[in-house]
Amino acid sequence: MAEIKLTQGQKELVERLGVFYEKSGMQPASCRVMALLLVADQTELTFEEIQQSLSISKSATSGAINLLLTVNRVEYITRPGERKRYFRAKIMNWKEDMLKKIEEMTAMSVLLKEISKQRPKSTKEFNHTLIEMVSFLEFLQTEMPTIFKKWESKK
Amino acid sequence: MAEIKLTQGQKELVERLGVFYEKSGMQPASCRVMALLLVADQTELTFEEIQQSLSISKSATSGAINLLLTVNRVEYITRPGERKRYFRAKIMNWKEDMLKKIEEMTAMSVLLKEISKQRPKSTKEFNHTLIEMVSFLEFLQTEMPTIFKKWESKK
DNA sequence: TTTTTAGTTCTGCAAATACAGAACTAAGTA
DNA sequence: TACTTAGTTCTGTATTTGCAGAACTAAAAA
Repeated sequence: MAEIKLTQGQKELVERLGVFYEKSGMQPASCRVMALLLVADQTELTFEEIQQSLSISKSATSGAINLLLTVNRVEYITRPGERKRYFRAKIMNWKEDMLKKIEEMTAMSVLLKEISKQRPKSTKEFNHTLIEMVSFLEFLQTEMPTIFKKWESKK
Repeated sequence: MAEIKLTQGQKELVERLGVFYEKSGMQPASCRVMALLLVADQTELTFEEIQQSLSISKSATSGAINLLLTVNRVEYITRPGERKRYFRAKIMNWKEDMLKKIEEMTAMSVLLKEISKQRPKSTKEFNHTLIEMVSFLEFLQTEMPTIFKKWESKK
């Protein structure tokens, strides 16, 4: 039987980080799983370990994990001769994740551009502000590699 | 009677931008209002104009607007001798908004730091990645003014 | 003083969400 | 062959949300 023991402090961290993740709109159970995978001493947990340490049902566990798998926040490995999967947070590729987030913001800038195109010329300042936002978002995206480089060199 | 006429194209833009905003977890009606205030020819709309052009109830309109006011995405002005308020998107301060978003991300980095502190030393790579994320988020926050400056100079 | 305007607030309901529990499945084990 | 393991899938239900509709309020207008 699986037995992951969390200290009181760890349990609190799971809840706090879980609540933080919830703000992004993800379902509570997935948020808890994500948090657990960062907080637990072991970085690779089985289905059962996740289920029992969060005290949630199998269906909730299954749903939560699969959601995280499809949005690419979690991955799993297997071990030779074992059928069960070991789930872990996909944090190694946090840089790509961040780039993707920036790209999502730039997706909005496409919409903003469309909007500014169809606006009447009379609302000059407003239109200008829109265009500035678009410009900055596009700049930010192209600038990200440089920002990463600068950070690396400063470490 | 208020009469804001939206073209078909504008209506579609309101929906598309509205859906985009919904991804952030905000309630649909607020997202439509936000989108409308960017798309409509007039940049300042009254309660009634918002209500009728989105075809939503007064209570939904009230709730949506007040939410946007409290999260500082919308503001209103009044005109001498008029009681009604004219609502408009608060886009002039998009820079501060962006800084605030970065700060929210850094709020997470506080949690991540706590987590990395309580982790066992044995999961070395994992811990290191966590610390790197924290480090980058903090760097990004301090770097934002520089990034803005670079963008301005490039325009 | 009644009426209009510009909203707010209070039910109540319909739809969506999130999860538990139980039945099920597919692969490996005894 | 039956049994265990590691999940998945299918109800059902409790909770949350999102909004309509109606009643209400406070200021101004008639």
